Amino acid sequence: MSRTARLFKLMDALRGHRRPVTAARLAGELDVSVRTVYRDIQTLTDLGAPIGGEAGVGYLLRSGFFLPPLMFGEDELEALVLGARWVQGQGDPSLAQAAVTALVKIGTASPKDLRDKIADTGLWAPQFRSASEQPTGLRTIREALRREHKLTITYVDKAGAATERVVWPIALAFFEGKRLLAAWCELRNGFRHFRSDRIVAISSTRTPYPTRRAVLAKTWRREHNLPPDR
Amino acid sequence: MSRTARLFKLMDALRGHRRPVTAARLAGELDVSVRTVYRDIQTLTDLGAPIGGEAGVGYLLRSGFFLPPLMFGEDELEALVLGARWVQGQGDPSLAQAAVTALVKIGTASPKDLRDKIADTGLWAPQFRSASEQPTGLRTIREALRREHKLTITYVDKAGAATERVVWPIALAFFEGKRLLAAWCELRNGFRHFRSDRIVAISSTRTPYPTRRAVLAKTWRREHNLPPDR
DNA sequence: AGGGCCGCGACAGTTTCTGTCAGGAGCCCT
DNA sequence: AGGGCTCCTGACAGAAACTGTCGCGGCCCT
Repeated sequence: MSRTARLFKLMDALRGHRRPVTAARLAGELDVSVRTVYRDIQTLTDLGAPIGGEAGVGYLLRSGFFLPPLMFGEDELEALVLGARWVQGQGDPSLAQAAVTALVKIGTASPKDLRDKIADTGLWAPQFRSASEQPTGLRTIREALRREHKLTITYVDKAGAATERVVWPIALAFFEGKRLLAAWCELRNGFRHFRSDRIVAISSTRTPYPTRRAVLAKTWRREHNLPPDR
Repeated sequence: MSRTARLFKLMDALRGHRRPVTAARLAGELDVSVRTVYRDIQTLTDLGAPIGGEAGVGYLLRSGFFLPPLMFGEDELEALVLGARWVQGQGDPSLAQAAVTALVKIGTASPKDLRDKIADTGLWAPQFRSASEQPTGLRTIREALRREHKLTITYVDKAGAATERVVWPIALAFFEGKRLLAAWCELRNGFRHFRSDRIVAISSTRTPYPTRRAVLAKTWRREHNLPPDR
């Protein structure tokens, strides 16, 4: 049996059991060594499968690996399609691609095949791609936001003076064509906003900042008299 | 990228196209050689995937899902959330509401850690609600688009002259703050574009127009040298 | 008839996979 | 506290697979 087929079988085996299964048992079912089972489980978790393993107990597949059937109304579908199309024009290639695949998944996860409906929605959000933009940094920012990592940026202010700073990203706002990064600035020791087109260099330090982003965002919002949430 | 991950990606790629896709194109998307695509397709069909291939045409994933799509990735979630938030600021109350409920549905279908991520995405699309806008007509337009119904509008052109027309809506484009309705105009007997802020009155006739919107859109696109389709 | 494309076989270089052995650490029960 | 069970990881060598590059045949559409 090929490795690929075995991985599918392994998922089925995990899905079949309601109580934790030991690797040894799975090894028996799949007719491979225990070590291989560990490696296969590793492969599946890398793929995103929420497999929980507890020492002394066994493995358990939690829900959430596959997309369950989703049922959207027409309005909701239109909202998602329009939103995704707008995202596609926002200049972050990986985010744009993600918008496409997300729509595809939504289309096929429904009981009825909604792909035609999605393609036929008459709603569009055309982009004015300013060619000068170099949106490569966007991905770095998004990832740093997710992971709560610090960023090193070289920033040119209104006057044209360049500074290098380490900042803690809090939020990224998409205005018309422009983007604004809200962050805690280590250089100024305070909250600052950075226009993305003035960030001339960016790299992630890959080190987390000491405060949770949610907490940071809260004080940031209070300082700027922004609505508490959403 | 591992072979297994590529197989999932290949399934997504196949799902993403409604017309047959050539192996060469898939090879480009997956960044592997064409031969490998053939082999991967072979693997998937062996696993039971309903993939149809015709020489001279391309591959097509027949309906009947043999594998549900994988759960949304972080990128996809961010794209959906950001898109939905932008939609919320576009001034169509029912569409905005739909964006919210769609996100909620996605959230309840996701495992808990993803649900947290939805609320905590640091991406925002603030709206500049121009107070003068009266977006009530949006809903009428969207519904007419869906049902392929005719619309009766009173339109004030640049010069200030008002005309009442019956139009066949084709597409609705969301620009920055403004919206543009593309439609077949019975008054002018040709394709016309209407700025939504110049539409002073609107109502649906609730009668369908005689041509399918897809066909209408096709000629409209050709007349305006727009890209043929996604 | 010709171009575009699926399908497959062969081959060599590379990568990955697999079982075995060894050891560390966490969970559960007594 | 201790013992048993189990998850996890590393190393290693042989085996298996995967991959890209050729070439060829046949089908479909224009």
